[in-house]
Amino acid sequence: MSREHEIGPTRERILDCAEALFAERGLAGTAVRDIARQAGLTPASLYNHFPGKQALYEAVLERGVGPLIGLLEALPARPGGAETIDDTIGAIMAHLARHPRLPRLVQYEALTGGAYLARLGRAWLRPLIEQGVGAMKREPGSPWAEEEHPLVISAWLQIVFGHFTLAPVLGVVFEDDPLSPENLARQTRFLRKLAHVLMSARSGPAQREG
Amino acid sequence: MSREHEIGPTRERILDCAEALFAERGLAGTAVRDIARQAGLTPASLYNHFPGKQALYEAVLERGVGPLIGLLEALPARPGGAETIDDTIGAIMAHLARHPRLPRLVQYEALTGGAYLARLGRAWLRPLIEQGVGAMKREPGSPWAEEEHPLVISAWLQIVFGHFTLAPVLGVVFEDDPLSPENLARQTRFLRKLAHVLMSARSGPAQREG
Amino acid sequence: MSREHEIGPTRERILDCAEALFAERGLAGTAVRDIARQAGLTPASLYNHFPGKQALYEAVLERGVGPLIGLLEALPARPGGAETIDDTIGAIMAHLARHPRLPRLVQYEALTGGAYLARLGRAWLRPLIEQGVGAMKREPGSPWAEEEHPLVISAWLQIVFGHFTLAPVLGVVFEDDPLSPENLARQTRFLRKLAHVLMSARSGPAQREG
Amino acid sequence: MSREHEIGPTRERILDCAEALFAERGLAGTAVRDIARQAGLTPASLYNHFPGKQALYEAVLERGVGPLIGLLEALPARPGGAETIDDTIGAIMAHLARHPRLPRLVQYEALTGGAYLARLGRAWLRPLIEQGVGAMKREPGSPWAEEEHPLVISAWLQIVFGHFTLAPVLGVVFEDDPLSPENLARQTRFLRKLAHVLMSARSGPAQREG
DNA sequence: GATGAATGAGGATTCATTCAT
DNA sequence: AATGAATGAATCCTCATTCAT
Repeated sequence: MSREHEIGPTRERILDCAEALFAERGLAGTAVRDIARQAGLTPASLYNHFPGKQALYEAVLERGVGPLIGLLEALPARPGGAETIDDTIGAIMAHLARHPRLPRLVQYEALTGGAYLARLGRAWLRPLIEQGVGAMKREPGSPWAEEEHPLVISAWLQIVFGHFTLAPVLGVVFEDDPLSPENLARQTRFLRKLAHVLMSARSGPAQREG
Repeated sequence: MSREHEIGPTRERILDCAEALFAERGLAGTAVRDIARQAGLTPASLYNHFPGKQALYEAVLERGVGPLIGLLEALPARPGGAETIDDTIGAIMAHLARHPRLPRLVQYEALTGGAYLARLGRAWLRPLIEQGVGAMKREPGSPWAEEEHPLVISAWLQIVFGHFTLAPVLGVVFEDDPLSPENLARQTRFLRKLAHVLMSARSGPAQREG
Repeated sequence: MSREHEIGPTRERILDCAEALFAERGLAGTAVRDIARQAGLTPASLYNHFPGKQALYEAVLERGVGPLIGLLEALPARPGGAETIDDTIGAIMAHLARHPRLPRLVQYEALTGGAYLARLGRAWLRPLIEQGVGAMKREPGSPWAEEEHPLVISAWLQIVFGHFTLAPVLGVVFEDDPLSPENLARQTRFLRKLAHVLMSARSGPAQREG
Repeated sequence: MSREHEIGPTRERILDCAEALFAERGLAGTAVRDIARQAGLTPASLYNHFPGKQALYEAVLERGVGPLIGLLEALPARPGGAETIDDTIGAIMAHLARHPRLPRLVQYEALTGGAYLARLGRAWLRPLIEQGVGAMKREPGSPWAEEEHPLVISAWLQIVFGHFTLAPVLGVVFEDDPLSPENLARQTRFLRKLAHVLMSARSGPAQREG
């Protein structure tokens, strides 16, 4: 929790500190004063850079989520297949490992149902899911019906996100930090294997209705 | 968001309203005054029943999470096998469908890293995961190495929870409420199929390191 | 700070606890709830015995200060002289040693300037001072002019009271409890000697004006 | 009790008003809101200058008591003797006459046993008493044994303080304000004479033990 | 850009007190 | 005589925000 004074231009510094605190405590739990203090400023000064708390919050989300959209757009220009999936998983996890606050921010926003949620869903999550669904279509021999594809992709997303957003509890359970480099690597390997298992299973036995 | 005045004994009424608001807005985002108002009380009166906001919050978690432990303890006395898994999934989803705030409460607490987190992890999540891991051991022909079992169970949890905690964003994406009865039923079916796929897949191709 | 539950009839028990707390923290610093708790009651129950905080406070003062008036009235029926003074000092100090809260109560009331102050001054302090002044008149060879007598008696009062009301600070200074039996005995001896010195001094040198 | 708006810089103004109210009603009896109102501020504004009520209270004590230490330190560089004592008494009384709240603040703190008490005793009262005891040693022909010196000085202090802290009751008794200029002058003269009487008395008659 | 000072609104909590039981 | 529950008013303090400098 060191002061982040004096590193980089002020606006970026504020965004950094705000991101850290919003990810840690959520919008309601974070005081403008704390963001300012951590950025080495007075609250009054902060208002020279952002018109208000809400605007700062949205700027944080925008800045955090944007690159993830870019990342996804850049990837699948290549042909489908196992290697592409592996690469995609690796790229996403690598990005999140470097920005572990991102899933927390998104999860907080999802829970709180803030004003930014709609934009988050439409501009970011929807393309991501559509892309995944598109990739699934190109996989032959999958045990999943086409209408199930969104569920599979959502499930996959929930696992990726949950690993970060549930990390504190899971850390208690396993007495180990899920976000340590080793555990992130293991989770990446696991996600890859999971993708293969999901795609290549022989169709299971008959299911009962629920 | 109607007033819930006059229904049931006061203490329970307070817990109900508090649960609703904490699940909706989190601990920091919820004002004691709002809980009291919704329960048809003055804030001062609320303090005759709970010594403070934090204590009320923990009482809400305790009351909400307790039955889930009970549910899990009651289930697996029966022999393993596909039907048991299906039943377990059905029971959990049915319970969560009736208490859709539960995953939200837990997720908020996990994000915020509150004081109750340790207890939540040790008294509730750990047995749940251990039980799942135990069940996996009894499944023959699983493609998962024993060390991967906790990851599989965690993944499964993340999907179940994520369906509830990400519901608002997913709702935006799919323009449909994930918590509607139909979608909950669909998700339950999906989870059952997922369980079968996960347990009965032929082992996938070799993986690259990440 | 032990509970004083169950000792004696309720009304007296309340007065005891109230006296202790009022003497310790003053009227404003004492919560009715705390008095009730220490008496083993609910605040609501306390109101069956006293109509309110102020009334309870005055009852405490009345009960505490009354006996001191009685004490003083009983004493000086005897002839003046050195032995009477010694006895009076001994009696007062013995009484205050048994009721060390009394000076604190009075001092708090004097500082706060409460409604009871006038009665305290007129019904209790005035007779006490008049009696002292009367006794001084009967002392031959005193170095004090008659108009100075009230000042001498006040001074004497201030010493007696100050020993109790400044005890906490003096305790810090001398690293010793001024209210221990030994120190109370020493103070009593000192007061006696002081009385003799004050009454029998040869008149001092001329004073400058201030 | 007039508003003290607009006089002097804010911080000093707050300290002034706080001193007045704390001296009048004690710490527990004074509302931050009242201090703020008297200083012509919102409570919120007050918190821009002091981090809290307790800190403000301690700042008041510190500011009030500090000069008294300075006063005492400045005085006794001169040779002992009757004139020095007269001057010291005059200086102390003149200072207290100008700051009549000081003894009240100290007395409140002594009664309440607050956190600042230790510092008050050690940094302020102890040097004051030591100085007095030192001065007594230099007085020839005193009737007091060396071990009694602290008691004499304490007694003297108690008289000085008591005159201020008991003023409200004594005022009732004598139907006259003890803090009027005339009465303060008379008390100063009295204290001087008292000092001489205490120092120059021929040793009194034998005392009985108590 | 930065800041000290100010503030209205609201934060949790405590208070003395009441009243039906 | 005791109490659980209720409450209006007040407690200290924090909040996001503004504005003159």
